[in-house]
Amino acid sequence: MATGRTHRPATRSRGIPEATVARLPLYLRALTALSERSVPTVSSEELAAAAGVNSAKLRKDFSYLGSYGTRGVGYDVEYLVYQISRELGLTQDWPVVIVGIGNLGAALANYGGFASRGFRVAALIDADPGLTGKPVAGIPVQHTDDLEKIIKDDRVSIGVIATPAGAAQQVCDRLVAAGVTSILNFAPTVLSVPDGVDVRKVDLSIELQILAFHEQRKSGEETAAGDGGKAAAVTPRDDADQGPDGDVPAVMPA
Amino acid sequence: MATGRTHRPATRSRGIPEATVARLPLYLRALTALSERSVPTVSSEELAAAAGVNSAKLRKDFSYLGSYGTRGVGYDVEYLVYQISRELGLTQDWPVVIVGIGNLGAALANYGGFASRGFRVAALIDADPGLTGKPVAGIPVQHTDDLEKIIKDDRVSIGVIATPAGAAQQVCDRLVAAGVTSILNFAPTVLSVPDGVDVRKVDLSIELQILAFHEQRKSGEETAAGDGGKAAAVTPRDDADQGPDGDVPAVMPA
DNA sequence: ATGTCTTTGTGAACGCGTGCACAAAGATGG
DNA sequence: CCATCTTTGTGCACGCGTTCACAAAGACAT
Repeated sequence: MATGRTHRPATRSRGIPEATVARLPLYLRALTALSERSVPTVSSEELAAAAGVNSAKLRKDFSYLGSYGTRGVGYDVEYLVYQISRELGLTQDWPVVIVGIGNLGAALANYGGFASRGFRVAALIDADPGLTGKPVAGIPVQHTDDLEKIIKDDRVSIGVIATPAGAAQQVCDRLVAAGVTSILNFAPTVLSVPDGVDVRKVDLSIELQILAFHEQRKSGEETAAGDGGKAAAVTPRDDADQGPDGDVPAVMPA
Repeated sequence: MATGRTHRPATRSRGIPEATVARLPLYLRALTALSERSVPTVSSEELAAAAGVNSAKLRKDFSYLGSYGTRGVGYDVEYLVYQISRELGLTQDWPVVIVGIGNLGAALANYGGFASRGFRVAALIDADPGLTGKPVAGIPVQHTDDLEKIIKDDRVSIGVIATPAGAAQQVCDRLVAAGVTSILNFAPTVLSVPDGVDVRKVDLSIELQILAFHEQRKSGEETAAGDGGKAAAVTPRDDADQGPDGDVPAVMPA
């Protein structure tokens, strides 16, 4: 088995690669859909197609969990649903707090995907006193002053930050100090946290910018007139030493 | 990250690595902040710290764009802001449509991060006739029937899907047929699109599940986790009334 | 039982991304 | 002009993730 002993700090306590973990929820969703249609078994090929991945990758992913398939037949849907759920820790209840109840926070509070997967919105928290007590998604908003008490009383270990960027780090610090060890950050800021605390970031603006990059590539040199002169010289030259135009005066200050 | 079904063999023949592209917006944000504080130059070390990455990685990333730094000094902030913006295609205006104006769609429409980068919300679209004409974020919602016309009239190439999962594929097909070639998908579904169309996926539920996995690791190292009696307390699947996230409206009409 | 057929599980090769470490390039001071 | 100092740009090595290709394992028919 693991002949090479990996005495690496954290991150890989138990063998399952991070990339695999990130795909498990995807498989779980596809399997749940199959389960509802009462499909008893599924092959790696079929499931991979449903999840939008390569079948070899899927099999290798599952191999990290154990040998849950039957050769010549496929995987038992119900059994696999349970195994993945357990591996992801979804067989237990995870109380979650959402901090920052603006448009996004409210959308998150209403998001159905939470409850259906073992996540429970334990509290909604906002700094605006005007919101305090007002119900959002059936849950009364509480004031930031009570943040520490809420975290501790409900033993919340997962926090969602949906505040403006300026408040994010401060909220983060308070969450961590109160005992939260996993944070899902929607604010466009890089959060700094102590070791042992996990942060995942969701940034709408970044996703769009990545799309814009590829979009620009696709549109090639057409460049439907951006801002006239310097507008994206694009330089489709894909040869070795690309100096991407490099000499566009533009904002060259110094 | 799992995008949909869009495999690009490589960005052109001689392109910027995907991992680098994904970090450019991060650098851009840090640089913009420096620019606002009128900082003239910045070293790779400082900028890397601000962006939360390794300085060697940052330098290598920039090296793909060209040699924009000055040895012994660092990078000119303004100049770099422009170069990255241009590389990402942000020097031109990108009209964007948001389909599905529930809580999430409304949050997106109000999101300031769009306008500040070259993205302009060209239209909000929803299938609910009751919403038609109602302004959200100052923009009147239009009905799905007019989707094709809107896309074509405004030459929209980027679409954001914030509908319930059940409607996502259909909306996607219509967007693509009308000319959209980049899609940001918030619905918990794997979209299938023809070649040449980019899909990026943002899935709140998946992010939380990944956090739960690590959380379980952290808290339950000695919790056998074997499928002994303890885990049996939780029935793997019994959400008969509450379907999976796919059936729960990801967004509700505001 | 035996042979055939299907599908899993995985060894191995490959490619990409990351981080180290250092030489080259330019600034700065004498 | 030369020496020294700072910081970039990158060659290189390493590890992770992906993919191929196939042997092993079981189902099923005869």
